Amino acid sequence: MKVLIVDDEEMIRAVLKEYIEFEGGEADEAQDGMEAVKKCRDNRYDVILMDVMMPKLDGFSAVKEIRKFSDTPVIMLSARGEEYDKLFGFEIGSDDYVTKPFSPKEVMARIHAVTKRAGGEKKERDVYEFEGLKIDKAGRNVYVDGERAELTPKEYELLFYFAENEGVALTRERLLNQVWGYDFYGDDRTVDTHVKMLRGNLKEYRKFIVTLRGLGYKFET
Amino acid sequence: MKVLIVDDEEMIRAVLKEYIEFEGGEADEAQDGMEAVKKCRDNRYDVILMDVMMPKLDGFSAVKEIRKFSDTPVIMLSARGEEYDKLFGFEIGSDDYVTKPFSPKEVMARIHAVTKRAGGEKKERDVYEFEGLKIDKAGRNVYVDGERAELTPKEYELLFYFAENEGVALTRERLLNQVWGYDFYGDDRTVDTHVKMLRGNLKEYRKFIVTLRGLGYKFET
DNA sequence: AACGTTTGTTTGGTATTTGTAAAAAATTTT
DNA sequence: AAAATTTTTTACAAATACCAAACAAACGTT
Repeated sequence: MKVLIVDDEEMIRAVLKEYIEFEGGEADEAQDGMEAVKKCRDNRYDVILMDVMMPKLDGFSAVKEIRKFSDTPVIMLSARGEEYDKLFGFEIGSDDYVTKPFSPKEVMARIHAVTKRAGGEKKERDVYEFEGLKIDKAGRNVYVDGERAELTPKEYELLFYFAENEGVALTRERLLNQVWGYDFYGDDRTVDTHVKMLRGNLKEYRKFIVTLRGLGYKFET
Repeated sequence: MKVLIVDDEEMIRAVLKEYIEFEGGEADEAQDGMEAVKKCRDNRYDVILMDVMMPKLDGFSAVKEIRKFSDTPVIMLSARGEEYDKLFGFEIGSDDYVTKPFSPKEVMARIHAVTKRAGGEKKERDVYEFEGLKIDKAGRNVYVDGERAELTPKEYELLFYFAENEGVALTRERLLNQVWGYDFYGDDRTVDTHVKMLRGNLKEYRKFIVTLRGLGYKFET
């Protein structure tokens, strides 16, 4: 389960992250609405925890923005008082809300409720399977026709990101940002080198990684 | 099992409560000594977790008061330093103590120790067996081909956490958070050292602890 | 077909990561 | 208080991964 925590207070983020990871989930953080929207464009989350009061872009506006392209469940974190009223009066497109101060346990309960409600039929999607290519994210395993593929860290992460964004055209820039990290200031072509190695390791399933000339790559089955 | 948590910091109460309830226990909270004494008059607890420094009525005084009418086991939560000495020198009527900052795991271990000593509660023991490696979590025993392995506390906890998360890729960060506790601010590589020692003690079963380059470790059979 | 542009591939130096041992620090036991 | 144990940090070697540069091949446009 992947959760995006959006709050400007580091302490709150840290505590929530701790709880989520304790239950085996994965937590990503954003300091403000702007960052949240950006992260939502580039990643798939199961649920978003969104603070209301934040610099740059407040929680309400961020949700509105995210709703333009995603229906990921959102739980608002709001202080009691002024924002509290808005939560009732506004059509903000959030799925639930928790008022501060909250207990982490309460938040976890809401997360479970929302993800169950939204996911409905789906079970934990931890393993991707594309024909004879099996990608086990939690266990960090990749199998090609039942045989374990030995990938380097970058190759793993690259493949995971591809799998998570099946069918989406990805520019080299975006891949560098998401897989290498925002602080990578190297050559674009580094992606090509890793794609080459990855293709080699995927054997026949190299076909899934399609080159988009002038753009980048796409993982397609 | 019913536990009363007495501490003025909500964060601490929340974390402990979460852990207790995770293990199927029941947790009640009090913000200060006064409230704790009152709750003890009205309820029966299996164990009390009592902070030392609190407004209204400090931990020592509260225990003294409670001892007038109850012999419920008490575990003191104290900051390192001044109170630490008192814990040794004073006859305070507490059964155990933990110094802050503590790992929730540590506190849970104390709770189990104290309740076992006091009441002889039902014991649920979970035993993992991987080939010739037997891990008795409740009994804190590890057997390598029938022979008991002498592990240090950290090695035990690390192995338990590995066993509980069989097949899951664990980052050093996550291991530090979950095994060492949320307040460990040391070096990542500390994990490596303990893994090395643990591997040595597991003899042939060192093979279960797989290194995931660029990530961390994984326990896999 | 020729040209410029983009991508595939190979390579080697550089940087990063891990295993290990030993020292240092902290903690517990005696 | 000393000794023993445990934990953490440090240092270094070895293994491994990364990245950029260079060249080849493919592509698309004219």
